[in-house]
Amino acid sequence: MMYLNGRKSHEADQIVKDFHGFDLVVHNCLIGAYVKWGNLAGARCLFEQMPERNEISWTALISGFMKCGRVEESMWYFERNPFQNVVSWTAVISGLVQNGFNIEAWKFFVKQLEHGVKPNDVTFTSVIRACTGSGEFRLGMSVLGLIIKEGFEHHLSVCNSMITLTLRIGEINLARRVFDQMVKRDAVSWTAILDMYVEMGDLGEARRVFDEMPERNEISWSAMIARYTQSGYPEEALNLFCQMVQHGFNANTSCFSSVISALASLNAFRAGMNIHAHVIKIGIEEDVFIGGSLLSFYCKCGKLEYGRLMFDSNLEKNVVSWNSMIGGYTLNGQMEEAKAWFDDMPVRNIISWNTMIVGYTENKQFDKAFEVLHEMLLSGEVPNQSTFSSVLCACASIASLDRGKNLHGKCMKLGFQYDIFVGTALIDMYAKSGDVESSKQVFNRMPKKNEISWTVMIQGLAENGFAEESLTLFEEMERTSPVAPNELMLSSILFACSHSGLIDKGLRYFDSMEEVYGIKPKGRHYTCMVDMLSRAGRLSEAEKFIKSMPFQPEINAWKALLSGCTIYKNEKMAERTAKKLWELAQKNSAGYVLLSGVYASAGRWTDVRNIRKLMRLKESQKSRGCSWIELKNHVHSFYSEDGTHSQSDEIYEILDLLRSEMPVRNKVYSQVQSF
DNA sequence: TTAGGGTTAG
Repeated sequence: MMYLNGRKSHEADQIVKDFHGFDLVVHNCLIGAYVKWGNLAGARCLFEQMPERNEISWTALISGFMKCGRVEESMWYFERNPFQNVVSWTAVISGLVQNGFNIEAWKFFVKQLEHGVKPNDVTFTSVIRACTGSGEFRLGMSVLGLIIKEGFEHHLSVCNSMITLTLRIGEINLARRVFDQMVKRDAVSWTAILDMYVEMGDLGEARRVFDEMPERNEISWSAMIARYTQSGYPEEALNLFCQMVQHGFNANTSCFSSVISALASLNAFRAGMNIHAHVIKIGIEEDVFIGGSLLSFYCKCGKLEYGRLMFDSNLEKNVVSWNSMIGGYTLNGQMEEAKAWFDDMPVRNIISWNTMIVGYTENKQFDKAFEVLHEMLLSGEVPNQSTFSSVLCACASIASLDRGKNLHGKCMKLGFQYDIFVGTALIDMYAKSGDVESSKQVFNRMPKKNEISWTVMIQGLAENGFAEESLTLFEEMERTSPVAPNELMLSSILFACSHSGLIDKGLRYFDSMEEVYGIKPKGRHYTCMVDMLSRAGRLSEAEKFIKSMPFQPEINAWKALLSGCTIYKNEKMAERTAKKLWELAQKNSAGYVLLSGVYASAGRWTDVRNIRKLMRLKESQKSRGCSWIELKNHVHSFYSEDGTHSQSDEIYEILDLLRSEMPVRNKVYSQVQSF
């Protein structure tokens, strides 16, 4: 065998000729070498020519065909194999598993038992993997009895595969028990247990396991790097990658895939290009995972033309590469292009559908998101948690309560209502649609809550006028959960204080933001404070506050102050503030809209008209107002300029009719008319 | 001659 190492396949042909009639051991070695080179024709040819064969020759050929995905030929040789020993049975079982035929592997195992061939540790390892891969956990557990009966419960690889199986079922304690009772552990056992902590959501503990592993290999490093990437810690993943290289380990394809994916989330275009150059240099660019990660990397960095080049290259096109391209177009707001790709796809999976739904939602084309869901249901594809959380987000954005309730029903049917993402999306949808009671119900029934669930509920209460309740919930969170307050939560808290007149409490929260919670106040927090002080009539403090800000205040902060001035009739300050707003309005079209709103609420209709004229002159109508109504599952939008609705004429006809029927026209109505 | 842990898309 050593003689063959480093040689090419055609050299082996020469060796066969030179050593014709050489003994069995050399022939068997040559079959193994041909398989390694992927030259199955050579392996078969030699096998057929061999004057004598033993069990090793047969098994080498059987597993060779399996390794190249040629399952039927492998089985053909197995059936003709006169030496059907445990090794050749096991070779077929593991070959079937490798080729994704898990159920067939299980059936083959049962056949083996019927033939009276006793399984060994490798057989058990392979068969447990078959159960894990097919999700047949009960079958897997049923093998456990046999494992103990045959005395393999302490075998390293059997235990390792048992840990993986029990983790997939969610039997974390059982996995830990298997690990603890192991007589010997290796890098595989430690890597499997590392995954257990990831499964429990404790990445810190997983890292500790990694650091304390007595034995590490490239796969353990890859596992930890991959977990950091998947859990949203790309910087940590890259740090660990650097350490891995420093420790003298060579990164393999899976490790590079994770690293490229981490760079994609950081939008690190140049670093990614460097890695791309490196993978070309070491010859793994065309690996399906590497190619797929690079394609997705370019799309996420907004370099769609590079992504397209990768797609059109020799890379094997699969559903993942199609999904990456679609994702790239949606990220860049090119929804028509994304839809065209989606329609052209040869095979779609749930992720393809979800990508389109998320794309439409992110690009504010909510109706289209619902259309895709409808089409998805018609196609027979079953939505998952991710689908629901995206569509519910679309419902929340347009406050579509009916549709949201309908989706809630569907979630319950499918058993998703307790999922953390679906639950959080439901809380948000109900809160944004004004149904706080339902929002609270969903929140209270959620078995697990994360930072986002708490944030959404606290915000929902604050924004719907339940300020006190919002503050109580925030305090409850601080007392009972490990979740730390975040930026968004604190702005909701300040908003709640402002709307319930709890000025001093609000000031205390604001002061403790940086000290206690380590969060630097942003523009929105300052705006809340100005609003709070202005509402309470503490106008000088509000003005002082706005002037003491370390950065440019938000336009809304000035608006809040002006509104306070109007309520408490401080004309001098109102003039100063209006002047400031006017200055800002010159630079920003949003300023015009705000100022016209302020004048309208003060009844200064001439000023409003002047500003509108100015807006038209500057063509700054991008931020025009919009309102909508939902009727029979369809959302009708109306913009501040007429004629945007397909049935405008009919609607205005009815409106005129109603006007003529109205008995009393109040002052505001006349003003609107004159305006 | 057979095995176990890690890899791209939402």
